[in-house]
Amino acid sequence: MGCKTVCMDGVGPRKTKVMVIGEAPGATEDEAGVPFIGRSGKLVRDALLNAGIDPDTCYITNAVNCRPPENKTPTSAQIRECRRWVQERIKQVKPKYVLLLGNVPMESLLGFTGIKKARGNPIERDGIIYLPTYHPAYVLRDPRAEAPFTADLKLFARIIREGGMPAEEDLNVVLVNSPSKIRQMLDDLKGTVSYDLETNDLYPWDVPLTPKEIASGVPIPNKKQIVSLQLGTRKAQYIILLNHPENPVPFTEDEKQDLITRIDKRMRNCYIVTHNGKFDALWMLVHFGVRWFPSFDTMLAHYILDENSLHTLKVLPQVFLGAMPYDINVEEKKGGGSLPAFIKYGAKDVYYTRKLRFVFGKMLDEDTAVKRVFEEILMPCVELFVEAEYHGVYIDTERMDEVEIYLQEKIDEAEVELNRYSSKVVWDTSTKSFVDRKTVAIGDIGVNKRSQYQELNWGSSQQLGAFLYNYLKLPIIEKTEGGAPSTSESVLLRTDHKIARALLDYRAAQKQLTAFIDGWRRYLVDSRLHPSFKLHGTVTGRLSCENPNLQQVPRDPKIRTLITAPPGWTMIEADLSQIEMRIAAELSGDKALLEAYRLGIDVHWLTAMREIGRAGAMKDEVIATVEALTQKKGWSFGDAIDELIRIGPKAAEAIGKEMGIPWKETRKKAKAINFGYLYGMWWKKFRIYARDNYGVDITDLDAQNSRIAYFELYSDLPQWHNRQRRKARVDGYVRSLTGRKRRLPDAVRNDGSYDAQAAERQAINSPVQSFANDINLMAAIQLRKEFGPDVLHIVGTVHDAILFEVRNDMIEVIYKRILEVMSRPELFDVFRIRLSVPIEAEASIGPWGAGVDLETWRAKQRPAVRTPPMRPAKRPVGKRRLAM
DNA sequence: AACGGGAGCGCG
DNA sequence: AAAGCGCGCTCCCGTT
Repeated sequence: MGCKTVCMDGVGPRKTKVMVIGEAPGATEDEAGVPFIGRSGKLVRDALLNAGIDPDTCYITNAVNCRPPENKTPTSAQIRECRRWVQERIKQVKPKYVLLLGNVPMESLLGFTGIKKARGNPIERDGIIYLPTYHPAYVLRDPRAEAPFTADLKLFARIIREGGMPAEEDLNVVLVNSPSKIRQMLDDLKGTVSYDLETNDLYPWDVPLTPKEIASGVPIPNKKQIVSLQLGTRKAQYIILLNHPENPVPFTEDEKQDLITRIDKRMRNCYIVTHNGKFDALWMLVHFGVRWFPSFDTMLAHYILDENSLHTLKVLPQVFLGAMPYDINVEEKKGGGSLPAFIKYGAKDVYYTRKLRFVFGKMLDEDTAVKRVFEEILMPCVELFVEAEYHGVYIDTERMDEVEIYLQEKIDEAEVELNRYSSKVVWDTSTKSFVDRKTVAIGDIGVNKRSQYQELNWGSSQQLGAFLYNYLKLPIIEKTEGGAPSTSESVLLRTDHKIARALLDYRAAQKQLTAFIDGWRRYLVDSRLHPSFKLHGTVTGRLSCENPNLQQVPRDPKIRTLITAPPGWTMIEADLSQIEMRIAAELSGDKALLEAYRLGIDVHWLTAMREIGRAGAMKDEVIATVEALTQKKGWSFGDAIDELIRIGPKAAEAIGKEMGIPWKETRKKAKAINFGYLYGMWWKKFRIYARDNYGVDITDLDAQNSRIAYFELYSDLPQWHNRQRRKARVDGYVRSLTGRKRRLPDAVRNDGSYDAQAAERQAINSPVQSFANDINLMAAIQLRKEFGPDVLHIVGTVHDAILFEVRNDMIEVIYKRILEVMSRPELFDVFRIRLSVPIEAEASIGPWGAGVDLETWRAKQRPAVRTPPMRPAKRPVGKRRLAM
């Protein structure tokens, strides 16, 4: 077979209880003639040790014992050839427990494949217990396989410890289908109660079909339903089949509502435990109007204890409780399978959720700072975001329709222009190239998706790349990570051909239409979107948002102002001003930054002016602006720069607008420099950034000097960077000011690898980003508490900003309070946070992205009050005129 | 037919 | 040799 070692032997005691069987020798093993010594082998040994199994007591071998050609996965024939040998070894070693690593040993010894389904499920044959799990090489390739892999080894260890197949859990499943069972359940609802829902969709609202969908004949979706409710107590797991199609004795709607009301009364006195309870609480609120908020959520607990790994209930019971896998498929969860399997699954979910609460509770007790974040921020946010999602965000649907038409026209225009360039050719899908249209019969072009010849699809980067660089023969400017010629915006901006402009227009309009207008429609219910916020969505503590993502709405007012408030209410957006820079100032103790903030100087502006001063750029503009603002002549460049720093960006931008000087752009550019250098950007990237965003071609030397100058200006930053890097290397984690941990195992390697360096940069960024987010969340929690839903709704957060819907008569009061709370939330006291840098917030009133500050807003209100109607008003007296 | 990765691009 | 961080959505395309 072309390998060095033929029929490689296993290693370990020739008679032992435990055997581990891998796939086949790799190159390393083949060379040395010993199995399990490469990266995969090491992973297995470490994993065994971690699970409490000494690898030296195991007999370790492979299912195929010669290295297959080119290190390929062994074929069935090769497996068959070696099977006799492996079985021989099993007879000699006489193991009681055999761990099978991947498909190959599973096929060899159990006779079937499909490791994804089979893993974690022990099988007993001829008195031997086989446990299949992933092959370590797969775990090395795909980090998502790590959790199930360690879970399987934990189960393997449990089987060895207990001396046989794992005992069934002490479940006590009660199907609640009679008055006596209901009474039994209600009596038992006390103390710690877990609950969980199975639903037939993730979005709890029925969404009407759009006209487009109706026209295209899509099937009418199922009505959104809660399939079942499960409750877990110390004694039992109660299953309530609210809408399971196989339920032989269904409840009437009245009975359901009545039952939920009775449970609700009991739940008020319980300690409620959930796994991702934000989901279940939202559904209960939408479908039954009850507020079943958790006191303890196991998903969020695991998230705060280990932000890096998966938090799904699929693996946590296996990892922390040595459970066997018990997941069923999605269709079964929606009620499309057998009832007994469904009931068992539902029971285990609440059983294990309740058990995990105690495990994670203990783990949280070991780190009071982390526990405080969990209790004071994460858990309160569950309620806050259930309400935010329930309420939703209001959309100006009339204008949305207009914008849709406008964008479609834009796309059509761009396509007409683009097609002018490509009219002579068609795309040949077999050769991935363009051929002369005349050589192809018209009837052969794009008949269906499978046709060999297709019209050029401008949305395909593969086709576009071939068109630009093979057909038009334009020079390749950059390649993508995957090696294909790039057609990105950055490249197109540097492409010297008229087609580039049309492509950019096409892409921009296409993106806005598909991602935002079309993308929103399927979530639109009574003019509102109900995005889902993930409290566990990022490794830093920020939230993520999806379905749709409110946090990526373009700043383009065309799109952003579609998000607004309904009549009688007004949108207020409030954000923490330059918050990350302020936190960096605080954490680094940088004297220049702290002094700037103490004096109320805008740091992005400061950086901009210093950079201009250093490079000697924009001399005329600087002096002209200062002359105009001070009404004095004869400024030197240096003095003018200092004066401009003192004056600040607001005044400069205003007068710049009149004089045609882009001070606003200048500040924006500096903002990117600040963030870039602050978080470890290198001068090379700065050069690229300057080119792509501002069309400025600076030299390498200039780029290097700008970086040097930056750290001369903020000269305490490098020491802070080094502190963070060292902490990550030594401790394996860094913390934010609220106590959140960012675990960085890659930094511990300290081997200068790309991953290690990336981890060190994360050690700098994480505490900053994380604390900024926590301030924002603290303020949101407090403002929700201070103002009830009769006057204020939080509709979402965007990292350092909060979006509110405020009742019109409360705008002034709430606006002022928002700014106070955001600049110092009361939770600072609980966390004993005292900052030396001032925190400031800004807010704007009106549709998102087009709001104004309070003063401007007031000025707009006056005419409405001062000018009484000529005729007596028909409107009821006392009702104020609507704003906006 | 469903899934997953890559490319590209929207945001803070 | 490599050196901002953190996300989600749409599309295409290859894979199962």
